[in-house]
Amino acid sequence: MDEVTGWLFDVYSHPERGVVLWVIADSGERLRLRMELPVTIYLAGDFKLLRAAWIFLTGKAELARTKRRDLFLGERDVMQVTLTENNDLIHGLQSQFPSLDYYDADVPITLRFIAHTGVCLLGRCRFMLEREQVQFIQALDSPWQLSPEQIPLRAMELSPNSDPAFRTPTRLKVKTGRGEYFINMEPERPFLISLQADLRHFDPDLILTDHGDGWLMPKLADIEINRDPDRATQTRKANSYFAYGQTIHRGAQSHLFGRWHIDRKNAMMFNEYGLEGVMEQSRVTGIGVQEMARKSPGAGITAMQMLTAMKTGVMIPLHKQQAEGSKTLAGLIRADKGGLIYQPTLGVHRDVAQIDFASMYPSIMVYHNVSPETLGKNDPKQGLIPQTLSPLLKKRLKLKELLSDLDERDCQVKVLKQRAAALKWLLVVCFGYLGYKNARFGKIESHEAVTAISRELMLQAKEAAEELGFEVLHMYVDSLFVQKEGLKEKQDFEPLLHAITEQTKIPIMMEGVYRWICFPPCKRDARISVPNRYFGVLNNGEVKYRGIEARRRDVPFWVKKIQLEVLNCLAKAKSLDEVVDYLPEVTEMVSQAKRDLRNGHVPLKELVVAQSLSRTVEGYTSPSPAARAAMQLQATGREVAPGQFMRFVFVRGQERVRVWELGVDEKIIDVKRYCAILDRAVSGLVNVFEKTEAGLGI
DNA sequence: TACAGTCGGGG
DNA sequence: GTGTACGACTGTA
Repeated sequence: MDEVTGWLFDVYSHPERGVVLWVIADSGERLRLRMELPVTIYLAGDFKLLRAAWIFLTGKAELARTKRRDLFLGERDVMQVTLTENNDLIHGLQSQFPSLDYYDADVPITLRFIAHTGVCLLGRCRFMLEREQVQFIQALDSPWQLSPEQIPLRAMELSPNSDPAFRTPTRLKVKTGRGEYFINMEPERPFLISLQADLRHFDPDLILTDHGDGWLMPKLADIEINRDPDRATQTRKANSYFAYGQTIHRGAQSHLFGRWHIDRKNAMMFNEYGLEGVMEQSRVTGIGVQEMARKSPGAGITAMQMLTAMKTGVMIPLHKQQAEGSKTLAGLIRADKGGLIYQPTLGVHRDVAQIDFASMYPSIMVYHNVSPETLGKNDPKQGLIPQTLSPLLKKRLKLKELLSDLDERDCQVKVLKQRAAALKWLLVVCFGYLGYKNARFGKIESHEAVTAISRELMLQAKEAAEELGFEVLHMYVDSLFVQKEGLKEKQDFEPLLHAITEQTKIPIMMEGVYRWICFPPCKRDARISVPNRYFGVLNNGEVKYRGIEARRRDVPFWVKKIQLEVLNCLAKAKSLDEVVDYLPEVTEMVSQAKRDLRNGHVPLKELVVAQSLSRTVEGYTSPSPAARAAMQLQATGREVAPGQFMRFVFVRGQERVRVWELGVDEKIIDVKRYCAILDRAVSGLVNVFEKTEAGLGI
């Protein structure tokens, strides 16, 4: 028997039996291995039906009777079915016996593999081999290790010289650790031959592309792009779905075998936390890197819950797929019970401290043992959700500690930040999943329990602050803004932090002390303020803002840029009283910006507005700017789908908007409209101060 | 004026 | 192969 150590790089199911593993061995070799893996599912329900299913399955799978735990129903008598081949027996079974309860039937193969072997993806392992057949596998890494030995990847980047949706690219940029160069894409045959040669020669583990999913990979169908010679590229169709409060469009996908392909332009969270973040999520969730790059963190946390279930002997119910639409009355009544919101005190204030609960919802779930099955019980046993979250929470905290000890310029900082952000998203989404009707281990009541506890904690924090003589100016879900005459340095607030931690037992953080902060009035009614909208300057000179135009993605860059310049100008004031002295400068900045716009000195790119399509073009009853842009695109024969972003500029005349990629003539820009948007954005910042000057008063 | 459509959060 | 709900705001007619 041979022994090999190395990094586990890829796992997928073999067409006939077991799984295929790819390993980057310590020798540098890329090994393709095979391993047997039992696939077991459980059936429960009506006894007669179970008997019929037994007869149906006899000879096709190994069968046994046993007892297993359902998270909600407890112990159940079940039929254990162990498949002997990777075929779609389960689907046949399901269509034959739809009313039986199926468990563990739709668990991704990588998760089964991990639960069975105890290894982690991208981790170091020791393999005992009989030829290429794995006899035994030993984990040398844990997903909870803080600084695992990095998997030594060979990466190749492929990017076209234009966006293929609008202009046919003529050249492809190839970038590797050894340098970069271009390949001409026409004529096609020499292009393919050349790229094939480069692939063979460099043999990348990772192919990182722009527009690879929908455009490049389909062109490469005739060359060997996969490392596994027995497998062809797997394609998945484009789709639109509703999530995160909006319609999201995901383009077609191309997955490789024995090699990863990630399309940066079609990877949902890639801009958020990059390859390092995706790999971190892959390690802790057990979802392969190619999948993880294209899926939402929700899929990741679901996978983690499944792993916890498999490890603790809880059966995983089939994915509930409930119909969209009609909400129950109970649901509507429940709807308005979210986090605690306390209307901000209108206007400008000096020396305000912002205090945040760190990872509030996940912390509540862990510290208060909130889980769908522990609800209403005083069970000392840790629930499935807290069990899943606890190591995640700890790891993120440790990463952040590590970060705070490092110098900002340290090359590790970027990587650690990406990894911490990736973990944070898993934590954030876990809360949403508790209340999600299609979640496997969700229950709306546990979701409510979390928000109820959070409101209670916030009230406790408020009381603690008031007892110490602080005034609470604003509370929003997990942060509070407090003020006390004479206190202006971070350390002045230490006793308060102490008191709050003492009360709530949940970790809190001092965000900073504002030299001044403004809670601006609502536009409909100047007498009231708006929750979670503010701008101000911290003691260290840093500006901070929420809810204003600069935070919105549907505001042109030019407007956001000037709004921030204005805010930074106001931030030059040493104290609140001096802010008014800077108003003339602001007025001049704005007129200069408008002159630049009229004289054509503003790059057109900075005027582009991006808006997402919430529905199909036919679905619109009133033409929003994005809908007009979509119609323009359709008129040129291009397809548009819900969730896609429309990029356009405002123009004069009937058209109103012009799609950016179709080319924009500077002469037709709607200068008036842009000036109006700018005025709105700036007046939102300065109005409060102007009124003060006129004696209207704060 | 009413209605339809879009966005936010975190770091 | 997918967190939700809701309120502020803008654009349109």
